[in-house]
Amino acid sequence: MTNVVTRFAPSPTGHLHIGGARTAIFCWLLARHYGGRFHLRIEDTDLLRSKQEYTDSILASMRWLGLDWDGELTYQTQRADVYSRYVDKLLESGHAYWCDCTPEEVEAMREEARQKGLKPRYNGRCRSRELGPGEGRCVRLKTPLTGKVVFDDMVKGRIAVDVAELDDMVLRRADGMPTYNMAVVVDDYEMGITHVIRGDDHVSNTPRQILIYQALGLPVPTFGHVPMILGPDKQKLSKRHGARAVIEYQRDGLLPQALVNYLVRLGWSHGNQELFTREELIEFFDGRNLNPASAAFDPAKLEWCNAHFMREMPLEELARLVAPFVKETGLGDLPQERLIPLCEMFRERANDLKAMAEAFRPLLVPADELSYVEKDANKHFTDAGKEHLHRLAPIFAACEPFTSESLDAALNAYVADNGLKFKQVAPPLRTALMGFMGGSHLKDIMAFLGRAETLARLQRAAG
RNA sequence: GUCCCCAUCGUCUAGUCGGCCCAGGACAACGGCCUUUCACGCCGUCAACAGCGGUUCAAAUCCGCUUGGGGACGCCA
Repeated sequence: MTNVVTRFAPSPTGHLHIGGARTAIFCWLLARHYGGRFHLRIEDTDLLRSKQEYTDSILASMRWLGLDWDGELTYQTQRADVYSRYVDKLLESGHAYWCDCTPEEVEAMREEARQKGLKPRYNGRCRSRELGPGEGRCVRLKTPLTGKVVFDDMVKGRIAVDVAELDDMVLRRADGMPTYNMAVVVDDYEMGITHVIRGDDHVSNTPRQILIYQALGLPVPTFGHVPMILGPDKQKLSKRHGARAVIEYQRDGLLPQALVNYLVRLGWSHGNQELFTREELIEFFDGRNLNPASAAFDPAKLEWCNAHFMREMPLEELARLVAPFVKETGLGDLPQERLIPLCEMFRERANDLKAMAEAFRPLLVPADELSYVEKDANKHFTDAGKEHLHRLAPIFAACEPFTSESLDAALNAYVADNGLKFKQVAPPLRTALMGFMGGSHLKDIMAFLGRAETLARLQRAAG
């Protein structure tokens, strides 16, 4: 395959959702794999529901996911005259006709068909009336009376539909605007699109669009219909399932490469490989091995995937990414040199940036504001426990320099010299430092805290 | 109602055009090891070819039917 050109064509009536994001990723990957082009087209012909803020949001999400597009953005509303020209061509060639049936009349026809148990459709009343242009008139396609429309879908294989199932669809509305199917065909043709990858819900539109391509005498692109993403309960994804827009995952502290990796594996596979670098994705994604069955979204696996990338990424980068979350958590602005050791201590203990930032809290509040988990405090701040803290304080105070290594040595010496077991000393110390039985290595915690904070915590806990 | 599509462990999936699959990997769950906590890591356990008929020496893989899902039937996209 050479000269692959794909496009992602969202309509700006909402934020970019994970379903759309996955479609975009597939389109982007296919283009990048074959060294082709990937275009972005804003399908904003629904004037009532389209909003600029949604376009902005979608673009922001695309950038965040790292899906760069080629060339300029296309807005359908700016191309009304282009679509009209193509409709006129169809009128001239006899492939389309004017219709003055009102929407109410058409609805009556459909209702009548429904009553008879037939497929609801326009009955072709104006098909041979030879009407000309006029107020309130739309233009319809003169659908062939017999035959089948057949196409080979990249994911579903051969699909065949009898034209008898299709009615004479509207190409240009009474207000002069093109309908979706008309605009899509014209745009895809003019943009040179070779592969149309889109959601499953468009399969039934495909035969209609192919009919338009044929009437126009244009080459038909290759189609690939990816199944929709279901909720964890196998039901249609909805607000009930929590976060669905990629912007929400971004706000929750997910890494874009994790979301991309997870989404791409939902419906596509490369043997048993689960984790991919972006380069591998581009190398392996050739448009094959797409699963025709719909997949359920599994938040747990997404988390696992995210945790993986957090552990793999350079600390400096992780520190930079977590900074805004630390600030948002109310822990203030921290310099990189403070953030890096924190990330090193907690990256393996958090599944996302937000949770990691929250895990920093015990180490960032002053000793007297540290909150204790009651259960742990009661259990470990015993007389014996406090005694250890009392005796440890001067030992740590004497550590010079106050580093992870010297603290570790001092703590080990204390345990050994007194014939103790680590289990006797570590729990009260940990609870004094963290407020609960969790966190990273004691030596690292103390080194990060510094001498004054460490001693203040021991003193407070020892009473 | 009509048309189209789909169907392997709880979930994502491998299974390249029938045999090497009494079905493999990953997430989750559970158990263990490691360990000063929590994690990470490692080891292990549980667990699926929707059902029924064909075709064939041989079927998760091919065909048909049934059942169960989903989608579409707009002068929305």
